[in-house]
Formats: sequence, structure tokens, C-alpha cells
Amino acid sequence: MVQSHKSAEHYASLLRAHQLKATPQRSAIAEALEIHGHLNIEALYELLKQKLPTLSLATIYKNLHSMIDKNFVAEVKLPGAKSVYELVKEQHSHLVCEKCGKVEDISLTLEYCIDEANAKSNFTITQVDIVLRGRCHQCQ
Amino acid sequence: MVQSHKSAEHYASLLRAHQLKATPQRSAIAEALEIHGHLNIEALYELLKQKLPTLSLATIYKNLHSMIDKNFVAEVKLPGAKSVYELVKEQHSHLVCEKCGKVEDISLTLEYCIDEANAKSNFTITQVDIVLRGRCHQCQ
DNA sequence: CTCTGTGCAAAGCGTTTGCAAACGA
DNA sequence: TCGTTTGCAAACGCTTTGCACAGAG
Repeated sequence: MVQSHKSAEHYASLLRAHQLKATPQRSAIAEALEIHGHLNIEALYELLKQKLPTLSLATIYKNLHSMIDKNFVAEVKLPGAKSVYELVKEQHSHLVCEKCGKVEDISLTLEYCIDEANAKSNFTITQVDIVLRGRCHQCQ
Repeated sequence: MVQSHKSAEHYASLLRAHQLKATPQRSAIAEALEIHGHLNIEALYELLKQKLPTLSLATIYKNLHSMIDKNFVAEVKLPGAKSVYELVKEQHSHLVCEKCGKVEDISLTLEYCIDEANAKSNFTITQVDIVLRGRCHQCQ
């Protein structure tokens, strides 16, 4: 298991930088997402209950919403699976293993896609969401 | 409003070609998706109730599932919006207007993305789902 | 001290299921 | 005719809400 090397204050500052009050629940969510990268709501709840036994699902829902509103967390909708949540970072795309479901980030050059889409359509493209599917190294 | 120029038998044949019994409800779903391109469940229900007043939501859910199982219909998950459904066609990507929500198809060259992802990751990519967001011609 | 966040329980809402009747092949 | 589909209503599960108490700033 990956361990955190960040202090509680690290997450509190991150939260405050996004106009979010720093509570233990929110810090725990931030830490879990930073460590695990991508988690769905159920996984997040199971994970956090270990450290915060009284944590309620409602709190997770409320906090994910406020974190998304403040652009601190993003929801990643995956084809044929539950949404996962991640900390907002620089623009990136997602790889999903079709066998084990693992999600990884990948940085792709998107100019080509955007240019082609602008040329072929009447839209002015501002954003590209890409989900790549395939087999991860272990599942080949 | 776009009107259909296909006979009822056209949709019945399409359905049978996908191992689906041709019922009026299914033909109506196929027709609506062919005419409108992309519809969410609520829009589909409202539309179809006009022609089939006794149609139930449960029937739409059951049929969409069997149509997806038979690879006749595909679900398109959109960031921050309800899923829409479309008839399965050749591989293509989606454009979504961030103002009016309109969804259009676009054919993009994906080799570049796939090659780059294969080169930069340990995954063997088999599929790429791209959702482009921006402003459509009317909403610029 | 004040306002926001938390946890619990209840409510809400979209989706699924069970079943009898209707229907397609 | 036989197996599938339909429509209804009930059940389900995930998400949201209301509220009293606790906690952050």
C-alpha cells in the first residue's frame, strides 16, 4: 500500500487555497485521492471509514460536490463503470484497463485532435476529454 | 422538426438483423434515435409517448439494455450531463456544445492518439473515447 | 461568536424487478 | 402455440435533504 508522506497541514492548506474550510473529513478525502489517484464513492467511503469511523456517506457526497464546485476535485465518467474522482491537476487524459478497471493518467498531445475537430465541424473546441481503453501491463 | 422517411418495416428489419424481436416500441426507439441522433432517456420517453401513449419507462429501460447487449445501440456518457443513446455506427467521436448541450458526431483520425498512448504507457490500447467540448455554430 | 460542516435518518429519484396479460414469430 | 415483451406497481439503491449538534475560523 502506498503511504502518505504529507502532513495534515499540507491538505488543510490545499483546501484553504480553494476556499474550502479544512475539516478532518475533507483532508482525508484529499489525502485519499492524492494517494490513490482515482476512487469511486464506495471505495472512498470504505477507505476513509478506517480512519474516521463515524464518517457518513452524506458527508462524502456533500464534500465531493463542494470540492468539484471549487475546482479542487474532478469527476471522471467512465464508459460502463462508476464515476471516479481525482484531484484537479494539469490537463490530462485517462487510460482504463478493460480487464482490471485500473485507471491511469496520461498526458497526450491534443493539438492535433483539436485542430482536426475545428476544421471538420462548426464548433469552436475548448476542451477534449479522452478515455483510452485497453489492457494494462499486468493484464496483457 | 425532422421527419422520418423510413417505413416501419425498415426499423423492423434493422432490429431483426440484430437478433431483436421487432415490436412497435422498439421500432419507435430505433426511429427516434435515427432521427434525433442522440437522446437521453427522459427525452426519448417524452418523444415516444406522443406516438405510443401507453408506453412505460420500464419498457424503454428494458429495451435500451437489450439493444445495447446486441450492439444495436450505444450509451454515450457525457461529462456533467445525463447519458445519451445513439444507434451504433462506425467509430466516431462526439462534440458537445457547452452552452446548449447539443451533441454531434465527428470522425477523427485516432491513430496519432493511439500511437502516442501506446508509446507513453504500459497499456495496449484497443479503443479511444473522445468527447470534445466547445461552442456550436449557433452558440458562439 | 458565527457560520459552516457533520452525522443521522428520512425523503427523493432514477432504475430495476415481478408478474399477469398481450403479442411476435 | 410458445417464448418474449409490455405495462403496471412495487422494490431497490444511490444520492440528496432537514435538522440538531459539533467544529473551524
